[in-house]
Order: sequence, then C-alpha cells, then structure tokens
Amino acid sequence: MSDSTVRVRFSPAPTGYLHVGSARSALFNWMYAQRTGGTMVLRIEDTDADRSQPELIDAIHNNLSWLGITWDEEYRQSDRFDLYRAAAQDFLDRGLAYRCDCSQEEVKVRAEASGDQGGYDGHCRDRNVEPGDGVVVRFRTPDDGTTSYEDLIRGTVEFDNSTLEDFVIVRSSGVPLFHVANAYDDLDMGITHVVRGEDLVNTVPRVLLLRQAMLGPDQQGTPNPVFAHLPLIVNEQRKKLSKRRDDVSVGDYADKGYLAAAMRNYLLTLGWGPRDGGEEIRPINELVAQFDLDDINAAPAFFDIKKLDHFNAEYIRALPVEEFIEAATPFLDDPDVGTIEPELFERLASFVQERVRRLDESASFLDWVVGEPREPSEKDWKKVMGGSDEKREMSARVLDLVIERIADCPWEPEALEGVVFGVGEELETKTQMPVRMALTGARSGIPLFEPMVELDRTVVLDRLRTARAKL
RNA sequence: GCCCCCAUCGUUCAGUGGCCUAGGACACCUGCCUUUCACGCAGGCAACACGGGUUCGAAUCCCGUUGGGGGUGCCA
Repeated sequence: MSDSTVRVRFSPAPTGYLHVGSARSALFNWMYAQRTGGTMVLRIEDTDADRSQPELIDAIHNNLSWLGITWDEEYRQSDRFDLYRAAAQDFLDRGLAYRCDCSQEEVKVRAEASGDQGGYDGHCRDRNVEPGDGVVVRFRTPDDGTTSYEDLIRGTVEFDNSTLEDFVIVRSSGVPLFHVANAYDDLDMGITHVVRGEDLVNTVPRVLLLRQAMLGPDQQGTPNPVFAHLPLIVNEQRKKLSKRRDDVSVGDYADKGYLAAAMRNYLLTLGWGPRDGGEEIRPINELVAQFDLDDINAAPAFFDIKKLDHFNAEYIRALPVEEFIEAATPFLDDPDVGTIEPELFERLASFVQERVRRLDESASFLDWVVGEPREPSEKDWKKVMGGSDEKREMSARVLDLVIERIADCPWEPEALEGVVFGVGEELETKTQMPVRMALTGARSGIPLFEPMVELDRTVVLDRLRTARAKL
C-alpha cells in the first residue's frame, strides 16, 4: 500500500488566520501522505507582498500543529522569486509570453465594448512593448483546442482554450503571480497530487499550460500531477465559508474549548466517510488506514456546529479525568464565575466532564459553588417552587424541614443526601428540586450533594432561608 | 453575461443496475433509566429535485430542465 513517491503539498497564503476550509485541505493532504507514506510539503504562497503578513506564518504553523498535522518540507515562495522571474523571462524569450502596457481600465472598456466575452483581448500580442512603468507580462494562451485534466473527485474536467484569456504572469512591479509560482513549484518540487479546494478548479488550465511550457528538453513526458478538488465547506446559506461572514478561524475553535482531535475527526466527515461504514468517531489511525482521495464526495458540505459539538462532547467524555482537568483548567478563568481553586476543580471535575460540550463551558457549572446562586427566572422558580398555593406550601414545608435538619448533620455528601431525601420520604414528595433551586438558582446542573459540602454550612443555610422567605 | 462544478432525510456520510418497502450518525420528538441535568438505552419523524431516455430492471448509466454553488483580479 505504501507508495513513497507520493508528494503532496498544502499551500496557504498568509493573508489571514487559518480557517476551517484551509485546515480541511491541509488535513486531507496530510491524510493521504500518511496513508501512502508520502511526503507532505508546506509551501507558503506569499507572492503578494501587499497582502501577505509574515507574522501569520507562525499562526499557520501553530494551527496545523494543534491539529496534529505535520509536514516534512517547508518553502516560502518569497524566497524563490528569482526562479519564477527566470521562468517568465524564458517565456518571453521563446515568444510564449509578451509584454502589455494596457491599463486595467482600457482592458475593461474594450471587453465591454466587444460584447459578452470578458477578459483581455490580446491587444498587445504583436506590439513588442518595451519594459517600463505599468507594463505586465502576459502568457499567450492557445486560441483553440481544449485543456483538460483528470480530477480524482470530479472525473475529467475540460476547458475550451478559446475561453482562456492571455493572463498576467508578471505584475508591473516585476513580481510574478501565483500561477507561475504554482506551476513552477509543483514541477520543481515533484508534487504528484494536488489536493485543494474546489474554488481553485478554474486555475487548473492556466497552471497546466504554464507547466507544459516550462518543461525542459529532459522533462518532456513528465506527467501532470493528479488533482483532487475538495468540495467547498459552506455555511447555512450554502455559501463558501468566508473569514468575513463566518466565524471560522481554527484558532478561535481552540480558544472556545474544542479539542483538536474532535475538530480533526469532524473535519474528516465533511466530504468523506470511513469506507468500512463503521463509526465516524474513531481514532485517527483507523481513519488514515482507509483514507483515499477518490472516495471523497463532490458535493459541498455544510459546517454543522451542532455536530461538531457532539463530536467534541464525546471526545471530552472519553478523556481520562486527569487529562480533562488539564485541558479544562485554562478555561476556568471565567469573568462571570468566581475564582475556581484547582483543588476544588479536581474534586468536582468528573461531574463537569460528563456534561460539558465545550471546555469553555466548564466554569459555568461551578458558578454556585464558588459564587452566588444564579437569579432564577420567574418561570423556573414557579415551575420548581410551585405555581399553586398548594405546591408552594409543600415547598415551604420541605425547606423548613431541610433547614432544621441540615443545621447539625454531618457535613458530608451522604449525610446531606440522607437529610434531603429523608424529608422527601416523610412528606411523600421529591425534595431535590426545591433544594437545588435554593442553592443554585437553576433547574439543572451537576449533582447536588458532593459540591454542597464545598460550601460552608452557614452559606447553605442562608441560601435555603432566603429561598424559603421568598415563598 | 461567460466558464466550471454540484444535486439521497433539516444536516452529514452510505448506496457505483437487482440485496432499497433506501441504511448509519447529528439534530428534532417519544419513552425508559435517574428524586436535577447530562450520559446510556429503546423507539419515532424524515430523502433519491423534475422530465425524458437506455435496460427485463435505475437512487445508481445518458440527455435535458430546474435549482444551488464556485470562478471570472497586476488575490491565492
């Protein structure tokens, strides 16, 4: 199964924080490299100096590492400008490209005047424009024929060359565009499989044309890389996830208390599923073992936070409690909740672990233990303490008895439970809810009696009396 | 406008001509368990976009329609 000739690459542009769509591309590349024993290349595509932010490269490293994605080689295109420039010059020398001094406005005006066929009209093809200000280099595309490629996910994709305009390969600043860098690097780095988002499909014919033109005499017959264009990840409006509209930075998910393993596992279910039809939540190595690019779906997939939450909850619960404590501790500092001492958290962590979906929810389960009870909603209060006079009276009797007996019982969970339930048996009613409401201000939460002993007896009595007084 | 892609439950994955009265998971709803919630368990709701072919037979193949998306930059 191992094919050591496989070379894949993840090529992010450092123009923003890594978002889930990019992370997914990286992940699928990584999966394939893992399965095949191939090489994973990280290539930073920072040819656009205006938009690239070098400091984001660190963030990309961190985000990938967080997800457990590793790479074997790393390059920066900004280190390789000379190579791309030389390739472009070679095109010029061989008459495969030409200089153009048309302004963007001129191109646009002529395109509109000529009717529906947008794009550049080839105005400068034979004008022998000299280098100078505002002069770009364009690649001469064929006027007829077709350019097609094999996509592992979509089959054969074919483009009419007549629809391809003579596109710019070198900016007027002298810096080559990504197409050139892309074609050059994929060839130079021996990339065998190009796995990336569907939004890049339309760049394939341009890149392929450039690649063919770059092939030296000794490289004739070098096969094109195999392409696999992943379906887009979309939002609820079925539009491509965007950094603007959607909150999708990988770092944000880490900050919100998603576990990397859960995120990674969830991302893998978007556009792909385990071939054996088994569980979708499972160890990464099992998924790697059956991963293949041509099993990937072609249809866009919705990024469903609810399902991610479910994955996350499962992963959290599966953690040994010590690991949960370690993972949750950074999230305990919640401004809405009082200070949670590490020892206290350790004692109660298992209760929290069972209920929490995201790590950043952890502190809120302990609010009443380290601070005041919540202010119950009128609705909840009524529902628990009684909407009718009859029920209210019963709640009052429950609280009276509990207050009386709790005043001098042993301060341990079993004894407290004995008191509360004992009153229940005596009065033939359920007693936990009124007590819970009095102590926590909520109808639901972690078990009552173990956390209760963390509170001083006087505090408990005080809360019970306060609630009783409100009846 | 032009180019490219996509189309199974609300969501996601399965299904590659008969095993499909279409399966799993999430979500939702009902119960059970539990003197809270959560977990767990048992059920339920719910889909092959439409129209033509091809075939003995189509969710599966072909064509068209409709719908959706992506691209159309001196961004990647």
